[in-house]
Amino acid sequence: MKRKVTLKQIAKELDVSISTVSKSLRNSPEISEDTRIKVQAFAKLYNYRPNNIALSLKNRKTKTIGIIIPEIIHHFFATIIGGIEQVANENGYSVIVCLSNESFDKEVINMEMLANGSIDGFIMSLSKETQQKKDFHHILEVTSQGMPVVMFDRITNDIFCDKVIIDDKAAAYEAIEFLINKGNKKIGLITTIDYVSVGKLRTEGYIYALQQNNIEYDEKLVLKIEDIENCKEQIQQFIEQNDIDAIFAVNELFAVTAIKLANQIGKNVPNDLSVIGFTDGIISQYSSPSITTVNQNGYLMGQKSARLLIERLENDDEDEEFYTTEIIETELVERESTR
Amino acid sequence: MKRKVTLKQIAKELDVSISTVSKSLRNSPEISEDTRIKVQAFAKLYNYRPNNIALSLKNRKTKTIGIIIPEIIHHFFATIIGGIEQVANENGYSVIVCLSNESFDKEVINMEMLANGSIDGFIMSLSKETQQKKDFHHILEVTSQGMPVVMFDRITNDIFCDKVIIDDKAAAYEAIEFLINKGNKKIGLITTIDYVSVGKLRTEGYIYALQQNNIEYDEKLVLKIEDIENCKEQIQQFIEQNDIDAIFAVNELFAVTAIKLANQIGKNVPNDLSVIGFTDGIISQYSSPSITTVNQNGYLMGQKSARLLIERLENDDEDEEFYTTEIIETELVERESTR
DNA sequence: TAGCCTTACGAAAACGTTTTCGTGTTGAAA
DNA sequence: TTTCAACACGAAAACGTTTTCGTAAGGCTA
Repeated sequence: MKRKVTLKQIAKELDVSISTVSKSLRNSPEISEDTRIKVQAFAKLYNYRPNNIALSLKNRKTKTIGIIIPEIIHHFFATIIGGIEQVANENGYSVIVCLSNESFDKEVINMEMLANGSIDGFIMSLSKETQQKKDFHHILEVTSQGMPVVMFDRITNDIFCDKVIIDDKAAAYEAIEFLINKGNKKIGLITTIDYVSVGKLRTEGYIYALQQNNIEYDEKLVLKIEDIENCKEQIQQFIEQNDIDAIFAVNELFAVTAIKLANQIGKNVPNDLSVIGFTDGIISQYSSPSITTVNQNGYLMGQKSARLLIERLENDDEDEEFYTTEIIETELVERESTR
Repeated sequence: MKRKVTLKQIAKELDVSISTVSKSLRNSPEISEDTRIKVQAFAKLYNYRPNNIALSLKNRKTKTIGIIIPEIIHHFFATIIGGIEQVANENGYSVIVCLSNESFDKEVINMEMLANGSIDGFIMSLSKETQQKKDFHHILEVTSQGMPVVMFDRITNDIFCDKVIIDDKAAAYEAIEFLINKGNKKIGLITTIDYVSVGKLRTEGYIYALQQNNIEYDEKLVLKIEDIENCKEQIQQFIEQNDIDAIFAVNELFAVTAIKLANQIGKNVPNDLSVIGFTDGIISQYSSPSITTVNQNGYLMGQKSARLLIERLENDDEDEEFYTTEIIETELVERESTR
């Protein structure tokens, strides 16, 4: 159980000063070749590595990025982390991950915990509860201390910072247009309640697409789901009671559930009912039939977010107070659930 | 852009010493009530929070756990992180996540990066490449420095540390017995190549179950897949060329792929062919038919790992060199892919 | 009044670095 | 022989804490 060796120990062992050791290891020209080689050899032998914490304290930067997301057991967010981690690692950063579990309080606690020196900046996506409460004081506090924040996907316009999103409205519009072009007339929408920003935007896209194609908007064809756990009954009723020929669901889960329930009541997908989902996750790829869906490209989103943050961290001189909002391209992935 | 306030600044502002401020905030009886209240009020006003990095340096502990896993875009590992994070947070720890992407080199680099003071201990699952190379020097180095490591799922017996696993062999055995009891005779196995520890163990369970039930082991009924990306052709051939009535797949992906391909060549699951998978992930739950599978209980596994690690971190006095291996119970979740 | 115990605070070390500046020694130039 | 630059190294500060120890002031007792 040999503890990690420090500069001080090397210095003592070699009977030189700490400064000399430090300088030798960093190849300072101040040090004679003899001493330099001697120190370096010794350091290598004992496998010396500078202590990260000490460096962080001295440099006042940790080379660590804090990520706060609502869930991790969710393909989209897992992909995001993947993208962030890749770029972070490439630039010598680590990532520290906190989950809010969609809870405002946990989001606040986690942010405060990390904001006290543990990280250099945040990448985050708001919890449902935070979006509902519209309380962003914890984020404001962080940014006003000069710590950069990048928000992605579930964002708010109340905070000034860099943002990475997709054009939810346009993506939904595109999906609906696709359905209309395929000859579908009565298109149902399964969405979330309005305070989830992305759900709201996708709903807007749905409505706008109908308008543009002179299809009357019928609010009976819109199902807003609050409790994601018990959505089955609602969706089943929805399918049974409305004579629809297509469904646009704002996430994978609603889509796959709708397909399963449709099958149960004797409606074949895609022949009797076309279904388009949102988020190209595992479910869309592997369910039968596989699901036509809007691909959000989470990996790219994570990468972009990380790049934005790191860029801001590394040149904190200029461009202050000038924030960008990146839009990630989406694409419609056509599979078996539409015809 | 007000920077975070420090003890020193408070001390200066209030014209007392740093020690006095520190003691006041920690309610030391050494300090008079007057000063204590004055300092606390001031600290609250300026929203003082102790700097984590400084604390870490002083206490020589970071209250941070390092997680190293092969992938994150994998329901099982995402669930594990969820479990770890929950227990960690409950105990005042943060988690820092690194992905090896199944690469030995990245695993080594990540471990070295974190081992230099950034974290108090590791929770990890080996990359495929590491298991293949059987090179564990990077882990040995960490443990020999006295830093605790907990390994889960993909472990090795070459390293002495706490471990959390399921009984892969027994779980596979149970699955095969289930199939046999349902009257299946020719049971195929779709597995990975042998160096993946869990794949090997599950294969052993398969063979043992056959033995115990007096069914002859036929190696033609075992398909070992190397390249997970291009497994389709192999699986299709396998199903076509062997007249099997059931399949046991060592992961979800193989299971769902087998079902899809079986359907394509006119075999109905479960009527013509029963399929059991491993890992109760999103795919098993939402594919049609939903898949009977062995549930590994990743969340519990993550929790256990975190508890084990934290326990070791908090009482480093006794029990040294006495490592435990926890076995997490698995359960067969019966769904639509078997009858 | 001398001595002593509280009270209330400050100085300083320690954690492990990096970096600035100061300084003793050497050799060469004048 | 004196002067000065170059060389090679060490001391110390700084990052932000906590904690041990020292000490001045004041009050009390004898």
